[in-house]
Amino acid sequence: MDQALNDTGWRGSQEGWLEAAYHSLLDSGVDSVKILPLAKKLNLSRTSFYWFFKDREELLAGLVARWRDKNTGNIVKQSEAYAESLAEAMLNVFDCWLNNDLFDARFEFAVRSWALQSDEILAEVRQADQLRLEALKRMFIRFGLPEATSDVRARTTYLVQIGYISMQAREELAVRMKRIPEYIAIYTGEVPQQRELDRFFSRHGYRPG
Amino acid sequence: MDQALNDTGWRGSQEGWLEAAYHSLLDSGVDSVKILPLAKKLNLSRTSFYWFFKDREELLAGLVARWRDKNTGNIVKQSEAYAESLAEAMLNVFDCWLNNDLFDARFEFAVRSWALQSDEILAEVRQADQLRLEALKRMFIRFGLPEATSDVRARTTYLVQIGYISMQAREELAVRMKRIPEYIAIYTGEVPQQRELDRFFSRHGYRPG
DNA sequence: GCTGTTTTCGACACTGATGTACATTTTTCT
DNA sequence: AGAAAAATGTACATCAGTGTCGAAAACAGC
Repeated sequence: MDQALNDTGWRGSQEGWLEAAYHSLLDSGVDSVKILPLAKKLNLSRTSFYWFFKDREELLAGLVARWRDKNTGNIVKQSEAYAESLAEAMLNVFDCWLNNDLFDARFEFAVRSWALQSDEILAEVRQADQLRLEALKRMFIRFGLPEATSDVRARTTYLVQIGYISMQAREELAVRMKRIPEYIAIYTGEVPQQRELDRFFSRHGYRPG
Repeated sequence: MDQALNDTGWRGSQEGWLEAAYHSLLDSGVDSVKILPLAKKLNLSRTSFYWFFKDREELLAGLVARWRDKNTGNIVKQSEAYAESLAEAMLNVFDCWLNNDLFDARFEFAVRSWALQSDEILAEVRQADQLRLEALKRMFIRFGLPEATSDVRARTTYLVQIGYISMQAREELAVRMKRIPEYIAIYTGEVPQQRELDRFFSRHGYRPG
């Protein structure tokens, strides 16, 4: 995992340090994102870090930017995607929970934990929550649900997922897939069509059986 | 906030240090639970800490024990409480989410974040989750719901709450109370009786209007 | 192959944390 | 009051991290 992150002949790069910081954040939290340990992992001198970043602060800011760019936006996008029924629309949102390219759950949790010790990060997280919840609420309203109901259902949908992330459960795809129809039924009040489910399963490479 | 935590004439005590550690954990995470800062807050010499605890490890172990004793158990208890309907049973569980004596949400979040950097804590958290989920599932089954449905509904109920905690939202009691009937409807599939709601509101000191 | 720019590294100074040894003070017990 | 216990404080050794400086190495273009 050493090089391969830089096109120049150099060993280090801004991206390299950021990538290492990202992994450290994900498996041990912000406080583990320290320059000395990262240097060891990268087999670089600690001080060469300061060529790419002003200081540790700047590295952390880079991580937040990365999170904002990746996670915030796809939920909104998926909740606005075309769908013929509310159940299908919900399945579009569920794509996020199953596709790491759309939503990085571990990153999400790490950032939320970080918010515990930084008001700046807390503000970021709150803003993200608000945007996402509003998008989901609009989805329910689009399918004719009353405002109060839409609000609570948007919350349920979103909070279950945040809760799931927070549980840090690592479950088999099959186990999770089996629960999908039940979830859809609870959140939307309608049972998904078999063909809608099949489409969903297939795009996540799952074959029920 | 100095003394008042010890009946002896001593200034420090095991409880005092633990209490300070608890507050530090809650507002800034485990990594902020350090002996020197705690000593400053308590206006004590750093080293006198070592009279009460072997080392930092032991202090942290004390925190985990406190969490386990407080949070795990009340959910189980509330989910087993007497109720005439599923909706009423769910309201009993909701007591936890509104009464800090039954469930300490901030403590919960702090411990979950801690789990990110410690496998030991992660194991504790997972065990707690399992116990709580099983208890909730039994509640649904007790009221005649099928197994698969009970499982998913237990998860929904629990995960929404964990998600809510993880959002670190600070909302007015009134705002939260207004959503209660909707939540009950989603989770249980039945609308709560007015008298059930009134009983619930009143025991949480809320007067709708 | 020389030159200048980009990148890396070793040495230094500093800070905040941990834990130990030992002396000292305060309380309790008899 | 005197001895033992409980609690505190001062001084020391150590470690892991941060950030700066200046020397050296690696590379690019001519």
